[in-house]
Amino acid sequence: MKNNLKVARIQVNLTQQQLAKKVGVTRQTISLIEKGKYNPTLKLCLEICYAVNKTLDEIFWVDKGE
Amino acid sequence: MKNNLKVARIQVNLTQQQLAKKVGVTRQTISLIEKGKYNPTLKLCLEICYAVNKTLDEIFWVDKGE
DNA sequence: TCTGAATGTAATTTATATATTACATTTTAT
DNA sequence: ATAAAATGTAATATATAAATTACATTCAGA
Repeated sequence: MKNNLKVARIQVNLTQQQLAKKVGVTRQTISLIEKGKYNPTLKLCLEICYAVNKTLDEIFWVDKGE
Repeated sequence: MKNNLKVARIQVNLTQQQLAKKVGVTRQTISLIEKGKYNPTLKLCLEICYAVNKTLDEIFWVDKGE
């Protein structure tokens, strides 16, 4: 479950803590998502995208098989 | 939680049943997602995208506020 | 028509995303 | 160097995605 969240988050200058607050989850959830150890829900993915100004494809898309 | 799954599924000529089998969930789960009454996980979203040959943005993106 | 396939949906159960608390490690600035 | 901030991660609890079973409704073809 790899993704580009960490880079995008840093681009908009947010700590995990700040992003977590913005999207309404805990810091741990953000940390685990960045580490690829979580399978977040669509709603959370969307809220994260809004917070870092990216689309789903830009942050969460992974090609089949990879 | 609106999305474009129903249209995309029909474009590739799959019934809910067939799509469900392809992505490894039950027909009910597909039905509820199409109806916008579910908040699927990212992994399932991705598998659905692979099955209907679309990207996350094409099927599941919704603009902030809408 | 009518018959079966496709779909909508409800109740209950099970699996897992997320919260909470807590502590350790790593970074960063002083 | 050191202290604080940021991050990684574990254990347990809670909320909810998804399964299961079941039945009703819609729709296309014979």
